[in-house]
Amino acid sequence: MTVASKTVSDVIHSHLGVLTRAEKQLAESLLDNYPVSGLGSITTIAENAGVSTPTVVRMVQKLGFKGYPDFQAHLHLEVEATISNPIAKHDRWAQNAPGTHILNRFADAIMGNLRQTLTDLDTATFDSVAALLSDRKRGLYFVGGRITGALAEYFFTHMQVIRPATTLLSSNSSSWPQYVLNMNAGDILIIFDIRRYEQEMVSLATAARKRGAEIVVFTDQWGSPAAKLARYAFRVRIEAPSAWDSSVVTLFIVEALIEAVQNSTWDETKERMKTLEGLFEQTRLFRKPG
Amino acid sequence: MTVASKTVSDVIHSHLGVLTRAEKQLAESLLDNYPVSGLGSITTIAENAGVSTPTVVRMVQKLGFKGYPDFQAHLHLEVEATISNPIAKHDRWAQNAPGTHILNRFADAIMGNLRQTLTDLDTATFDSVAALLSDRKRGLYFVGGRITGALAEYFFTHMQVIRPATTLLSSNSSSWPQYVLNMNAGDILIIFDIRRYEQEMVSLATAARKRGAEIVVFTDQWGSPAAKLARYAFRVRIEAPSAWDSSVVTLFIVEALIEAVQNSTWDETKERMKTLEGLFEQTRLFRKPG
DNA sequence: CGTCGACTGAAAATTTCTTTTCATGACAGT
DNA sequence: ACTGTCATGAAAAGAAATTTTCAGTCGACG
Repeated sequence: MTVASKTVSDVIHSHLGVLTRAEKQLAESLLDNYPVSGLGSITTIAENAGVSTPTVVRMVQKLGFKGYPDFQAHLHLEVEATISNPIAKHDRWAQNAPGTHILNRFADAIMGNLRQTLTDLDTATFDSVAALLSDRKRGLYFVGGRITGALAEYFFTHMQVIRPATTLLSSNSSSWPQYVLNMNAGDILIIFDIRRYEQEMVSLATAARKRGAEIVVFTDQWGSPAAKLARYAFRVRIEAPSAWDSSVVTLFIVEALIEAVQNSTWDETKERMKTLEGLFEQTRLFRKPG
Repeated sequence: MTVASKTVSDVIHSHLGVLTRAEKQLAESLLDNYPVSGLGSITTIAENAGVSTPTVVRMVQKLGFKGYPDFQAHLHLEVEATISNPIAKHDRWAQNAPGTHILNRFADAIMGNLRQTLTDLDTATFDSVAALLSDRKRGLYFVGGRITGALAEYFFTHMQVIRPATTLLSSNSSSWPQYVLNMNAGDILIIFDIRRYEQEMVSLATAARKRGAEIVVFTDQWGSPAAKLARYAFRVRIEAPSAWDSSVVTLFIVEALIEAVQNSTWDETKERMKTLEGLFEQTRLFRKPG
């Protein structure tokens, strides 16, 4: 008996000829709004089709399924296939790498993380944060932990080009008070804090709040304790087939934010970038003769 | 009690704070591959999440549903809404974001980059580099440019935990000669250099080669001039719908390498990580009384 | 008109799912 | 160390769902 690889819909169609009146009626009902109509219990779909539950059992067995649960399991798989996204379909580029190669396992995990993060992520939050970061009246402060420090630096480097008043906090927490001292109400503190959350982040966030700063946190799905103090928090999936967590998706969000901010203030940014180009050029000229 | 008009996913998120450990575990399981994961019976999803069925009941009631069947009915409605909408059918994870939202455009681009990079990438190269970096007799030197400095730092931070003899070169090129002075034959210089290639990288690579160092370059598809001097080069796709290039896929390769190296020397690495834990603990103890 | 065979659903039997109850263990505060 | 609170799952109880049994109905055909 082989039901595999054919959709339930196909199977129903190919059996339409041998179905009895009540069974046809049921089949119609199932194909109408397929496959969602088959999601409920046997009782429900029998009622919807106006037939008895034994009819349902008889039909699905006639179709080659072991019983109603078996039938429904197949349907669930199809729903899953329908819903799950293009990201999952990475078969093509996997050709060069044998299935168990670490690159593939990593790619699988990253795709999953990305999909999951995007599903969970509220675009309104994203847009709000982008707007906040675009506001040049607000100073920006970036801080990261031992691992996430590099992400904070990456974000900072770009924002520094795009707009003025951006500061990267040293990863050494003993110098943080001095930064907090300079914060004004409305300034924004962007915190990167993923698991093995750093205790000091909470203190920093608390101090910054007292100065009237807004807080944006990049954390993982479990949530840094600092996220509780944040106006906005990005919960990013960080799981990887590794002893380490993955920062890939976090970097993805950061890059998207960079683009969003840059885009919303393009005219000003363009001027800044031109000026920057000039400065680089000058530096190069200084050096070359030497 | 009003659950209407909010998705089950929303409801779960808004309750994440008040969920207990087992419930969070369950919530994770449900949100993972949402909403398909919630299609089965209470027994099934409890098993998938690794919790007991009473936990499921308690959680859905905490979320405001009358019981599991009520919860599942809502989920079914959402699946129906998702599937019967042809746009959503195409792109489930984009559901939260209108088609032109920057997050989506970015995700598309990144996926393309990743696929293309993996297609081009020779796994033999990857494995060779991983083996090279795993060799503890070789010193490692990391260097990046203005933008890629953060990637170099990220790579360095991890490798520093995994193995000894790792060095991060300052991004200030004037101090590079001192580092080169310390390089021995067989040492490895890992260079990050993507477009707007930095002139000094070639000089650095040349000098390092003279000292007998091997060179590994992370660059873009067009290739840094330093790549010509390299034993191995990773050509990563960096295109993004942005004025900036994307480092996401580069970070992906870096993370995969970290795992590969860690994996090949796990016994030793484990010891190092334990020791490191101890050191962190001590630091914490030093601080606490203060 | 009668008989046969097949279809159908009511109802019983069975299985599975859902909910409740309760004992255990972890943990915070005293 | 003690105590109370809470989270958790094992197990029992209760509720549905699923399957089976079986009798009634209908149409085909002699």
